[in-house]
Amino acid sequence: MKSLNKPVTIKEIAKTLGLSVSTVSRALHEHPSISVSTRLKVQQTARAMDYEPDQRAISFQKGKTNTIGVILPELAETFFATALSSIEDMAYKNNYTILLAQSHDVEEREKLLVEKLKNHRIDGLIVSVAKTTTDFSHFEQLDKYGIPVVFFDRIPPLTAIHSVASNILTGSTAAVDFLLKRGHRSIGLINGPKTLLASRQRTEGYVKALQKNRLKYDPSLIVDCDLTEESTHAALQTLLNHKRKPSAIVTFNDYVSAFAIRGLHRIKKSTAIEFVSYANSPLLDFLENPPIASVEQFPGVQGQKAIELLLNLIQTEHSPEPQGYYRIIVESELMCTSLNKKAP
Amino acid sequence: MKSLNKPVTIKEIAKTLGLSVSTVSRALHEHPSISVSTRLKVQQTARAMDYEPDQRAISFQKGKTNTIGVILPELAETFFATALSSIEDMAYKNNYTILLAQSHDVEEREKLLVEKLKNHRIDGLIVSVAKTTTDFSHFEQLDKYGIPVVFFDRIPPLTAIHSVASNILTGSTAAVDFLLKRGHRSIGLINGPKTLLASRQRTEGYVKALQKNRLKYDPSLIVDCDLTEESTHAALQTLLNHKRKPSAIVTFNDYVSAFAIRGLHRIKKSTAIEFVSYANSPLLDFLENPPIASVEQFPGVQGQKAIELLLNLIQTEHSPEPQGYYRIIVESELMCTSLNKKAP
DNA sequence: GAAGATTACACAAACGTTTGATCATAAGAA
DNA sequence: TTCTTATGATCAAACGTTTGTGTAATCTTC
Repeated sequence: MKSLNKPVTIKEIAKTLGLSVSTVSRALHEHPSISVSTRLKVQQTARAMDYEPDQRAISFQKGKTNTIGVILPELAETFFATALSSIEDMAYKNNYTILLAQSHDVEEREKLLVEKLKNHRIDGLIVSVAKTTTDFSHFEQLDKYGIPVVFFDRIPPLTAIHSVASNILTGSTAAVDFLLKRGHRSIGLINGPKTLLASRQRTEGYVKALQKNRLKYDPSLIVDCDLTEESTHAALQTLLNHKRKPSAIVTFNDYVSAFAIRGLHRIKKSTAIEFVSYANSPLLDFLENPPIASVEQFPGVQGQKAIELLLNLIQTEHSPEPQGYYRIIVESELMCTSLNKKAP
Repeated sequence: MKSLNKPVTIKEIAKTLGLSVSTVSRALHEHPSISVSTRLKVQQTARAMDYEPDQRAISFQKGKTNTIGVILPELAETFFATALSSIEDMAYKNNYTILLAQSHDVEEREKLLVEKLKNHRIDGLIVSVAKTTTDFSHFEQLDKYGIPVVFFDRIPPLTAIHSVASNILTGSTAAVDFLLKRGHRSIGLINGPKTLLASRQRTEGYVKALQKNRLKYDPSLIVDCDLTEESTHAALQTLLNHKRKPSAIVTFNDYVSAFAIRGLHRIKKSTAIEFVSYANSPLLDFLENPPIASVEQFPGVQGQKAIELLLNLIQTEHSPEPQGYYRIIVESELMCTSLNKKAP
């Protein structure tokens, strides 16, 4: 028979000591209007009785939960896992706990998760939106409740939001620049879904690099994929059949590169195509034929910036003047795989 | 000036409709003693006013938070990230939210996290203990509060606990068996810290396989490391200097294998040593010289079993009879890297 | 030694929700 | 008509904590 000790409350401490609850509460909080002797007595018996404050009651009464929600598309993806790790660290340091949820990139689930977290009265939300999400009203709803939202990495095309993302643009142009300097004249781009800002930014960087080098831009050299292996192979096939078959390909991320390289191998048409990708994941250290460079996006830094911003927003939430919207950019860097240092 | 709409409460709905709060509450819960007309009226205005129940208040009043805590050593590690993903999925399906925390393998932080989660009054806890933890009283404390704990993957050496882990033993013997069949007669083992049950199990399997094959067991062929690259190299060096230099090495996990293989390469003494490791992580697909096999531990399955068990414990928590302790074992399987199928 | 200030505590409301107990009204039975 | 019974709603307590206000008792100060 398990002796199910109900957690001891402030009330019971008060009763045992013959004090009022308010006195006990204040004593535990070192309130000046409580005498030293009673304070010590209270603190001592609280420890003796194994008292642990009920966070529910506290947050309920204070209107603040000290929790922040984090919604990510895929927890198992290294990029997000790394960011999450940073986020948790920062939350821990600031005495916040994180409520975690993953959308698996489906909009409906994302909506429900936002609802659930809202019900839990999180103090703020960090979210990387699902690939498929086109309607963002569920996030805008949070604003009405005074719950600040920081969008992270996958950012919806809205203006009145706070966000943290890496500057893909500089990394993107650097990547294409890099390939042009190596003599490539036909460069493909296997991009992600057009709905993602990240995809559009990659395109933008790609185009900008070509313009800078006074080369003509052929839109048909940009092929979308949905980031799965099959879709990547289809995109690759399209590029291989292109009349100006590219000698180098930029891909949306390292996985897509790995998929494409594997696909190329499988087809045996192992035309020497050079790849450049995004993420610079640890995976690259071990790839047989790694992309020659990858745009490092510093997920850890991004996560940290995101939560720093969020905590800041939470604290200044009730300030009267509108503070405008933060768009924090973490500069990306093109890293050479072989050297694991910044590309020239 | 932001119009900070306080979340609408049941009370305000009652006031607008000229009803009592209890009526509104019951109406929202389809209580039979409320007439259909008022029920519909309430539900309709609730929707119109954008009412969202306050989970804090509910859990506060019901004594149940519908949250479960998850403490993992490193969120960025693929193994844990994968398990976490499964855990979240299962929690989502059962209408639970997870409170996430990572210990970074330091005991003190783990202790504080347990405390914090306890304060949040989680309904249950899934934890993979820190490498350094030797005192487990903070977990035992939870039992007093009636908060069930399921230990996952990294299991403390206690008897009165629930746990989910992979059966390293069969995988371990299979691994060594496999190497013996390939003709190796001196097999090293780069193991993890002795404090981990997982390490002891690997040793046990190693010894058992040798015994089964009537080979003598040389304890000096087992070298510990702390799972860092440096430590792995030191362990490798020890084995290379061994009088019976091993022609094959079993390592604690894929990372250790990768470290060791890289170390071997670096030394240029590229004696052909065959490796077998644990985890079978996606990383292996891309390794230049992968271990020839790896013991798959199915982190996703483990995570799922852990939360299934936990949810079960939560539901039957108040049953009178003691139910004993669950020790769920997920069978591991030795997978051939090249084929990515079960080894013979 | 009385007015005022200070000290040390108690009282009670409030946070949002659920739920057992209660009560009013109208219908049905006698 | 009066007693009983459904029906449909209300009252009030409870969950654990914080905090503004009230209030004795003690201490100043002249």
